[in-house]
Amino acid sequence: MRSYGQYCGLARALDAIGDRWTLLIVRELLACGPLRYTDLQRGLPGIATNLLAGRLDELERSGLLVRQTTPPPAAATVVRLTPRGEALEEVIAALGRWAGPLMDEVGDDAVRGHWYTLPLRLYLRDTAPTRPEVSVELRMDDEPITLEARAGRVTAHVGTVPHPNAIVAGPPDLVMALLTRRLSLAQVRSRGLSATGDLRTLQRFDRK
Amino acid sequence: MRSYGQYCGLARALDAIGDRWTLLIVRELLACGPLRYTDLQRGLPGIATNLLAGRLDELERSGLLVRQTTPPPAAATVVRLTPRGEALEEVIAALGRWAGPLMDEVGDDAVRGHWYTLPLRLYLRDTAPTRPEVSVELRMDDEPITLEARAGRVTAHVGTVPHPNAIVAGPPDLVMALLTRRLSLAQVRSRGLSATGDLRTLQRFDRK
DNA sequence: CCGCATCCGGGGCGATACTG
DNA sequence: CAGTATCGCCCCGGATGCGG
Repeated sequence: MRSYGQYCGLARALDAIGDRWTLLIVRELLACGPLRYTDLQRGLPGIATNLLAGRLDELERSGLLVRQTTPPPAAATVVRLTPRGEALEEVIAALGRWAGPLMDEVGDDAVRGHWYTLPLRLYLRDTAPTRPEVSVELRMDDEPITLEARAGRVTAHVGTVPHPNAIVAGPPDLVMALLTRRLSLAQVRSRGLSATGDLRTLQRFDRK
Repeated sequence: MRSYGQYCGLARALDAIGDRWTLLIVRELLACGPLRYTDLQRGLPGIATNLLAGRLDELERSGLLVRQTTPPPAAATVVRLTPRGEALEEVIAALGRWAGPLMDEVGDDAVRGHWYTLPLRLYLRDTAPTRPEVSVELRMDDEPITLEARAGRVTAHVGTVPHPNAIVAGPPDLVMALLTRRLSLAQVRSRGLSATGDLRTLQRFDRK
């Protein structure tokens, strides 16, 4: 992108990451960790392949990510954020918080389960840091998410664990409304959400 | 801008404010308050006039700003942020913080004094909330800035006050380095910065 | 002067095809 | 799998015009 040519922090930040798709690429890497080119593409529906390649080049030159080849068995090239790239998490968190009021209706937008791992990590806190760790399995689409609270830290990642304390299944907006306590368990259940297991586990999570 | 078509907070935020120049327009309004079209243009060197008009239309439709006509004497149309638009301050603060390492050299970028009022307000704190209010005049270019600490709150605005406790004059990067304590008073003085008045006043300000 | 609208050239973007 | 190549289009940048 063309530089704004302004000695101003905001303008310089936008010079670096203001290009279309750039922050969404960083989102993918923050949510999933190091990724291969094709997996990046799957998490960015709508991106043109030449644009993805171009953006990765720019991000590498700016020092926000590096390309690595994974060790011999199943050699593959993956893309990984540098600490400087990871520092964009706070920017993305601020944008996501601001977008809250825009998330009411899903419409016909694309949905990916792993897009929820980032907001879950960023906006939830562990309400009982001294109690044993718990895990909740979230089924919002084909890609299950595991949400964990352990010693005061909340993590979220794609995939399952053997014996989650609870399992919540339903449309994404209802699952998120339950976890952020915008809606009660009774309310989301009446709207079609299914919840099984030890439901007191859900009390371990609340908005930050 | 074309929508990303993704049900994701970041993507929806970028749908709304990801266009080129949009956040810089918000910066101007956050830094200066309500502005006329022409004054906006002066704070955005490099913007094409048709683009500014177009962005203002979009921002108005999105509910981030409103156009108002000021009362009879000296009638003029001004543009003012709505609360929803002002809420972008946190986004801009995060981007500005991330941009810190990019601000080392000014190069031949354009500079405007009022661009500093926002970072001064956002990143400085009052170290002695119980003491009487103080003010410092900053002269970094033709547009003087007044920095004030009053009852724990730090404010910054364009213009002067009658009797500032101290006056600091010099290149912007040195003034900012002094206030954020990246450099000592002796260091910035040896590099050409001038400071007069009660210099203990500067101790009232520190990074947040 | 203020607040735009119009016109035009260039480049970033989007979609598809293709390749080592 | 990991990109490159190509092409049309629209957004952006710069200049000018113009009514209030």
